[in-house]
Amino acid sequence: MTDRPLNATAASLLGFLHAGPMTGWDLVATAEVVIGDFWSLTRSQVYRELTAMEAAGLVQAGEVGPRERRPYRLTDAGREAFRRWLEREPGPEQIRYPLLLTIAFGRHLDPERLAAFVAAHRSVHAARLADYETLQGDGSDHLDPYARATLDFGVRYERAVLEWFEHLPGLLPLPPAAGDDRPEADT
Amino acid sequence: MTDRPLNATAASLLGFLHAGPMTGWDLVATAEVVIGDFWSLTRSQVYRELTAMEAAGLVQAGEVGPRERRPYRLTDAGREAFRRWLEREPGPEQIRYPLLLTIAFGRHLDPERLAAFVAAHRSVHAARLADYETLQGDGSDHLDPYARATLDFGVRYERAVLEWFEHLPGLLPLPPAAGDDRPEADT
DNA sequence: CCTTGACAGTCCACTGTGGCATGCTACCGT
DNA sequence: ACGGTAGCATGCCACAGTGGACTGTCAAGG
Repeated sequence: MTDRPLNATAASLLGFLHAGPMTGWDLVATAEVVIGDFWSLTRSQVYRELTAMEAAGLVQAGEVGPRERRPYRLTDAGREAFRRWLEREPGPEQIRYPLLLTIAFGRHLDPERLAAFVAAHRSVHAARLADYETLQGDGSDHLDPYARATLDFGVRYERAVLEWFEHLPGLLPLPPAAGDDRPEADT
Repeated sequence: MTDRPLNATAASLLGFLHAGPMTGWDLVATAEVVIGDFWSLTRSQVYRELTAMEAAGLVQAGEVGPRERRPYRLTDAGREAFRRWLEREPGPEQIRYPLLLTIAFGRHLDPERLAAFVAAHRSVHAARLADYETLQGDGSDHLDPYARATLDFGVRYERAVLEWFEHLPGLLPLPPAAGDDRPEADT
């Protein structure tokens, strides 16, 4: 009823439903894979949006299947709403990086501890970059150009972050030079 | 009472209060300048957190001044809580970039429109980079090393994004080659 | 037959956002 | 001197988004 514009999360769900009816669970899984690297969503929200969108007539729930699976399919109104959303100016990007907060307040923190945090995060980013680059190498062909473009963003982002990590020791009051040049991963 | 761990926003406020008593308004302004590029907060939330933290004994409200100004000052408990927060492993970073969503669903969108969105965002990032680099050039000296480190992150991030924008035309089904090769900045 | 584990959805408390409303007061022009 | 207005300062609300706990379902295997 209320024709307030969609939010980006709901719109994405409609986008995925173009490929055919899916359940909330499927949508979460799909979203994680396809847009998870630059758009976060949670189960709770997905189910909530689906309920709301059904009430608004943008999707239609089908018969409940085996495991309480409730598939939703796109309606014409939903297709319409998706198009309208897609044509609106996308909002500004948001970064929230807790590590940068910790660094910003680094004056109050033991340098060794800070160094440990930094090392941990660096290895996370290194792993992600490796992932992305594998994807780019392997099967970049079977991706559509749009997916390749967002993947490229990821690669460049991770590379930049890693370079920053490399330069950090020159910028920050260092750990008192312990067994530091061993980038070991202890888990 | 409830000694649940602080959230990052509340903790940041405590961090800023180390410099002396401040009002909610001041805290918002400070936060915007100091951590605004990688941590967002809103007035509403700041006031809510302050109220909650006062109830928890982490800050103490002073006399109400001229314009209903209500300065808060750090208590010992607050200082303690801040330290404990700062020593906890900072969480993973979050990026939410609506433009990437639009691109990911670009198949459903008119290429010209997509190109327009891209151009608009590119100029935003260009402007931010210019800002950061001015800051780095000018007065990088009067910044503490920690601020310089976070600024460096910003610079590298924006540079990476801009490079990505440069490469996009090679990845995406292009706009039908309108007056495109003029990277004009209209403002 | 019963446990285990992946699947599927729900609920709740909290965090975070943006806009509206409301007063206050310093300053400005007349 | 005085009325307007711009910016200061806080509060409130509805909604978006998060993460964890919880319930239930089915399939496979010991």
